Amino acid sequence: MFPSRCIFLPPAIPMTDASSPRSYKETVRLPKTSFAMKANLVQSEPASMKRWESNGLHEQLLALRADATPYVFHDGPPYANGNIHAGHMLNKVLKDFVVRSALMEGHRVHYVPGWDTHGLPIEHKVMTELHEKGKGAKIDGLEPDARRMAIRRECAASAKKFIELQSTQMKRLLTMADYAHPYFTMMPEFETKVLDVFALLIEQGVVYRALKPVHWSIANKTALAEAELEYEDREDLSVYVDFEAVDREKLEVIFGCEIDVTPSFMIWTTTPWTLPANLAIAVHPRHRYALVTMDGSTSILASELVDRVAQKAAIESVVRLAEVTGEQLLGLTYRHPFCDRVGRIVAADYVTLEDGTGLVHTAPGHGTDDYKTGLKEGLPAYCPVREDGTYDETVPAWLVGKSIWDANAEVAEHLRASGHLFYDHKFTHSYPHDWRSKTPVIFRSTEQWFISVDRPTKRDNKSLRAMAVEAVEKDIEFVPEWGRNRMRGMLESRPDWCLSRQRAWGLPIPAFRMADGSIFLTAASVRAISVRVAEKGSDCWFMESPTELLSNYDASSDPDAPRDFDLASITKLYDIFDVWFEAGSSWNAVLRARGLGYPSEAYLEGSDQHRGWFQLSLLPALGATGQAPFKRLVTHGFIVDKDGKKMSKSLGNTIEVEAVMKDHGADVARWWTGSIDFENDIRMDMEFFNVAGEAYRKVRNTMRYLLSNLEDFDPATHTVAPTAHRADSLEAWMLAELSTLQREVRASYKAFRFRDGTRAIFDFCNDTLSAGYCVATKDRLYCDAMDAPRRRAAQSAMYTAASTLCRLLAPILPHTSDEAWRVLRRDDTACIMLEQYESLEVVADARWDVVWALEERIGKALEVAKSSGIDNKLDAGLILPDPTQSLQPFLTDLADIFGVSRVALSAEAADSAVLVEDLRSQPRCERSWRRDASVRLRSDGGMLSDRDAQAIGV
RNA sequence: GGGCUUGUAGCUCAGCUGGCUAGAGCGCACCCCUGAUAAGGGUGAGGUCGAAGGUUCGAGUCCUUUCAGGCCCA
Repeated sequence: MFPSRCIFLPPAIPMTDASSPRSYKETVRLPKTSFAMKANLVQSEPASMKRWESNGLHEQLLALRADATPYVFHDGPPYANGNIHAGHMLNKVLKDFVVRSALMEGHRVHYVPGWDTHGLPIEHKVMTELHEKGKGAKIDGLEPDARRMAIRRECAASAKKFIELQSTQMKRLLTMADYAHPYFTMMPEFETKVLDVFALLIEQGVVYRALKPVHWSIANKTALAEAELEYEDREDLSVYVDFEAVDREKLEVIFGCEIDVTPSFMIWTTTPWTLPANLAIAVHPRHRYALVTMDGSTSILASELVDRVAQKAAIESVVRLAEVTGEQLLGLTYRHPFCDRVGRIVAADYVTLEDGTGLVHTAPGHGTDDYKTGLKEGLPAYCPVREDGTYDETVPAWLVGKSIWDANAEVAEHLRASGHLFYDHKFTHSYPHDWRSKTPVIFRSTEQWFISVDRPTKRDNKSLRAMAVEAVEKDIEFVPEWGRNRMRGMLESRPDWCLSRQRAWGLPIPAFRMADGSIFLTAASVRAISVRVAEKGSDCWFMESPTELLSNYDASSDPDAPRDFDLASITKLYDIFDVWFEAGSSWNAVLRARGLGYPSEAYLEGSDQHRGWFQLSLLPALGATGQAPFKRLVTHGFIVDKDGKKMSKSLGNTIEVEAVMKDHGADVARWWTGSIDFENDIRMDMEFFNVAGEAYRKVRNTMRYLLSNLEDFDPATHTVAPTAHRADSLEAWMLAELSTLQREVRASYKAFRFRDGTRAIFDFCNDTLSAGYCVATKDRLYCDAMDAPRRRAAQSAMYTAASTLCRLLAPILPHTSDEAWRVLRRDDTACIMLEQYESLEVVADARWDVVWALEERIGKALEVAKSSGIDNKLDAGLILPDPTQSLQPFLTDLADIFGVSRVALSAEAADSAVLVEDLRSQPRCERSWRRDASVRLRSDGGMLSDRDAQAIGV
């Protein structure tokens, strides 16, 4: 395919008769450097950390860039619990790429690391530990405020401990941040700024209080979170109840048949005690419902379930009269079997045909699904159950004051007596229990604080939802782009934000109850408390009286103050904020409070944060300021194992960050991070770090080779400026490639395409330098006279390459780039992070393309020549076709470029073959090992080429 | 069950709006060098583009279904 053939040249000069081959090794300038081949990162990285710290690198940078354009970047707070895991590593390293590349661009970057410190996981763990240590009873015996404070002290200590631990682990990843001044959500200066956001939202009119069902422990009279539930088997009464329809005529029309008796809607429930709160019956609009007469009674239930229900109740005669879809039943009404009230048939897509009747008893005050349906249908979260588990006075007299557990049987009996009970039986199912008291939990609606996403704000007269969707559509950039769709979908369907939690470990919602039972909370009162919290921390809520807490509050100047406000008669409420509200206010508590700039260029987190931190920062920020807190959202996927399965402790497929640091070091882990496609799931395996380690070694060795050829190079006196090389020189070619590299890498970093950056750097090191420029210039660097112009030119270019590479590598490999930089500058106090990218624009002769296009053909020709014994390329010469004379300008470099002893050009258009000359019979220079035409016996008795003879002065 | 998303050589990834005999690097095999040497150079073998249908002159690229994953909900 590629014509090539060998030409054998006869010996031009008789072989030397020198008695023994001489060694010129001592006269050859072989590479030498203190930059070790073996990185030994595990030992040397901690030394770098120590050096940076003792030099105050972070402070130096802030001072140095005091007037530079800031790059505002904000850290999302990880939860202060446990060791950091692979996901943290990914996240923190990616963020560090952003921080360091912005620094290398010359920006001022004041990046503050943060931690999320409040919330249930810590409280839960602390409580478990206290109980294990036997201190639980003692704490439970304290007065409420004292009890809460005791728990809070423990929680704060725990959070503090894990912040220290994680901070150390994150530093070990060589991440740069203001670790001396981090933010924690439990800091007074943070808490006060969260309350300020809350006050702004109150002013905008989006904060409200309403009923919502929560898991409720009757034994402890408290709300419980999912994490505080334990599921155990429990025996309950399962009942099938007939709810009599109101309008028989309408049913006749819908079903298209005559009906003798008024039919009933048959529901099924395992919690008969919730029937007094029934306000609706839900059907699935697409399911089929049948009108059936079973042993004389006529009911409506899902068509598919008729037989199963009939079988259960041992019905003998089943007559199906007609069938319709759920859709057709919507809006029909029924009479509650024992409360004086009429209910409605509504739609819900969670209705299934797995159990029951396909008609779902709906009590918005006693279930999450029911509640949502209630919201949609405009039904109240009616809850006739008091906190001690007894009915209040709104239920029929025979139930008032009764325990709901006793009511189960009584309700069933009552229904049986009135003829509404179609069938009942006992059955066992898994049921949530309070983890502490081991008693069954109920759903009970309680008053909670909400942020409305649909009420218009006063400032913009737009809902938070509308503003958020608009921001997502128009203002915010997404990396990757599909995040936009995902987040818009989530915003469009999200419910109001329930802000309150009934726990001790958190920031109190500073609301009070007045003597008449109404709630006192105004923007001004929140601000007054905020001032107090700034001074004393949120602990003051539990330690001070309302009078003390409101010492900065003046009702007479608060337009929202209630009439007849009486400070002396109010009492504190004890809800705390959802921790997401605190984290979601960090743009105010950190960026704005510390004057770091607003908004952030980017928030960069896992894609779970589209619902989490991103959304819950966006909503408060839009409400409070009208502006999104970030210009773009960058998300990464989740770490999965090598088979693509999620990592979990129970599966035993997790990878410890500590093990990665111990086996490979941070720079290798960072190279790996820089080389993955972080936008989707990220497979991780210890084996993959070996691969990253190989790439790292290649880059390191290339750097080492550059450094090792600069031993006798003094940049101050020897430098040839990058643009001063002839365009057809090897230097111009390499530096032009380097210019392109720098442009590409900087663009990649800016666009968060770190993989493209690391790949370009790798390819440059591997192809352009290692296999290209370094091989080509080897001979002149080793064998030319020390001060030969072309040798100094090559060193100049290598110096530029080394120094540019150090800068480009700095964001990815902070330790290695710094190590190389100090060797390059021969200055142990130098630091690459104090440098910036420098512009480099070198343009090379366009005909270089013609030269390199020959490479493959030549390689193949030389490979063919091997079969005739020319194993060593220096035993070969080349005759290259050059009909267009494009190669002519490069002739002096061609032998070096292709690694042969000599190259001649053939202008004959007819012969386009690459010819390989067999030079084995030609004399070989004993110093350069090349079979150069000028080789002859010299005065020192050695066979040398002209160049080599000159170089050693013989 | 719903929303978003992924599936191309052993591994990590390119393949834009359909036209390629499907590319790169690593790894692997073989060879060279032994003056980058626990380094460096060269050559080569690896793929039914998750699967099945369909649209089209033509599909890794478009459509449908399906399998296996991931995140967030239910």
